[in-house]
Amino acid sequence: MPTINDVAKAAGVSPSTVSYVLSGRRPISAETRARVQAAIAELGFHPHAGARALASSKTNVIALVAPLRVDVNVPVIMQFATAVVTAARSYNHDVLLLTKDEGTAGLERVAHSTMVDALILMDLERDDLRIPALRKLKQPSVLIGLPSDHTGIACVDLDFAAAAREALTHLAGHGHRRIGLVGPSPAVYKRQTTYADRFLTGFLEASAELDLRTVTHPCEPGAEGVRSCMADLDAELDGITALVVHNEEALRPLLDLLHATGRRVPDDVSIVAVCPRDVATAMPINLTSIDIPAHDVGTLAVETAMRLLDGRRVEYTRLLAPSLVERDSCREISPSHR
Amino acid sequence: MPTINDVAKAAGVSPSTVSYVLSGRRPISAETRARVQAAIAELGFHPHAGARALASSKTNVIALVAPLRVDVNVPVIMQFATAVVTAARSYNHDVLLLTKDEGTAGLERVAHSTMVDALILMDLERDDLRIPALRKLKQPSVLIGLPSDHTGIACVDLDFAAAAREALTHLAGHGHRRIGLVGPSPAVYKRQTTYADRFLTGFLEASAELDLRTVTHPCEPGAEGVRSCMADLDAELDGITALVVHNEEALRPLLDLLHATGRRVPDDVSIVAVCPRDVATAMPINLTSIDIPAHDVGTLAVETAMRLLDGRRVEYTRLLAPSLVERDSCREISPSHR
DNA sequence: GCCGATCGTCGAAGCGCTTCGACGACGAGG
DNA sequence: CCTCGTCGTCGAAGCGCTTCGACGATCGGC
Repeated sequence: MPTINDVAKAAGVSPSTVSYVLSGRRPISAETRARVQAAIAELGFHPHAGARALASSKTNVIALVAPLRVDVNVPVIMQFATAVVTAARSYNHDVLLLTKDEGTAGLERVAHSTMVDALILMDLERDDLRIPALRKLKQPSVLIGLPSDHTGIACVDLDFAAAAREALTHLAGHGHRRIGLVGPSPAVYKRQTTYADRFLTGFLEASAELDLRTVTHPCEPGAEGVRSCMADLDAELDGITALVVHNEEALRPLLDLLHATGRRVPDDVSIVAVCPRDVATAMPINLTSIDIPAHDVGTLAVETAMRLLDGRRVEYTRLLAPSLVERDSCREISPSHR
Repeated sequence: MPTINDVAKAAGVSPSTVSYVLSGRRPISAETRARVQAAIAELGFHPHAGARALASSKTNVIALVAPLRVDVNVPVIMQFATAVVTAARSYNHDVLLLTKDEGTAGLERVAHSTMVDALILMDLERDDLRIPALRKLKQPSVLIGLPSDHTGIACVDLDFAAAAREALTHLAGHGHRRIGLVGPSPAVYKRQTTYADRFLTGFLEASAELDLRTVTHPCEPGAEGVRSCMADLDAELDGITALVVHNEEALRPLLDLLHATGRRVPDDVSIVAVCPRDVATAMPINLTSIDIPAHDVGTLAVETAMRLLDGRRVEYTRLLAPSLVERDSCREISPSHR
């Protein structure tokens, strides 16, 4: 492995000049630059990351803390991860992957030992224990999610409250007045993952504003969970003509159940799903859905981290506006239901 | 951030002594060790990763190259990743996540700049262009998969040929003689991802050995793909009483199709699936399946990498024996079909 | 035609750690 | 009792890079 000294000798300059060619931090004449670059190419020189980190106190690595346990949202998590890695690369950074279950210790380990310049965390809980730890780090962090006390820490996410509003507005616009929410599994609420609450709050507020009759229920995964959730919804409000489904897992069994019980979508029941686009379109019927823009959120998280590293201003709470895509699962309420 | 010098002063020893306490490479008296450790704890000292890497030429980081595009096997990939990260941590290593689509350049970048000690790659293709590049690196690599020319590079994977054998043996043991294989999508074959071929080869060999009548067909994702795949299979061999399904995506629509066309599982058709355990048990009927032991494979990959780094001997090709778990989708062939 | 900027380059001083050789102290062996 | 080996510790030399200050050369302005 050639070093910067080898390059310097080959180009007939001093090592610092090579460094300045690489970093562009001082003007270098065109000829010198060309000679240096030729030498670099010829020798196949790559600066040693550790040496660089030591001298410059920058690693060009960011940590991504992901819930890698066989959690619910596997595809969504993958989309976040993909977006983060891709975006990081576009800023010439790499990504160190940590699991959520290393907890606070993991964050401190990589931060204190200066392995990373910044951290991006996903799957935040309402009163996440990691937040106080993050505040003490010298590296900035960006959260994907919106825990309760996040003062001083940048957060990005989909605006789930607005998403709920948009779903209800859409359905109300189609004449629906009795609407059920099939929520995430009780486990998600228990863990206090924040998006569930935000969605629910938005749902209830919009329901009141639009003067709708709504019921909400969490939904256990699996056919049985869906069955009992639907039974509960129907018991609490009859004449339901539309469902908002904020539970990827439930989508498929729910459609099966509706089919089995003779409720046609969208003729008898309209559905708005909240899920990644590809999930919505992988169903037997293309679902009208509000996209979970994992890619955008991941990219934005990285951008925010980069701004923070550059010392530029950032908005500390950035909630992406939801966008509803009409597909085939909603229709004007039929006259017989009015 | 305190440095090793601060610790040394606080403990009244030289920096090298602190280093030896940390690494255990030279004997240190119990009292000194205790003083040093106390100082470390009190100051909250964490060695600077870059400095360490520079001085020792070890990063304690391994690269994981994953296909992060919205590829087929999202859950399987997550399982590999989880296993790799967890196993790496147990050896006090971290994981740098790279995407497959950075290709050869990505590998060379992290290797040449000494960001990692070893590389683990997944989703290898038959004549993978990255392999010659890997051979030139100073860091060892471990492949999850079995490309054609892998001499000198460690490979670990499920023994897909044996898996196919086991599936057929199981079905033959239940009296089935006419069996169809629902294979991966044509895209997988086109990409020459090696497991598809290995499975197919094992399937055909076992079919001959067991004197079975079999047909095989790739299967496009989606309901339509499944329909046409089944149509092809049925057209080429009638009286099929069992299916081997080596295609996660197809599983669900296949069951739907069989249901819709009045072929009951397992009464009319037995099924052996090749997929992760949780996929097999998430279906309407619990499927007899051959597990894809992503966790074991990932862990083994890391272990292999660690052995390589320690200069210990490794088996350069390690194929894990498949294990078939009986569930509810296979039964003795009914007399009417004999 | 002289002065002060600006440009382009160099040298040297670290960044924080590991590791090698050295060295005193001490116990064992002859 | 002297020598040799071992144990425990230290000092110093890097590892490969960045960055600061310095310095000659070049240029424009008056």
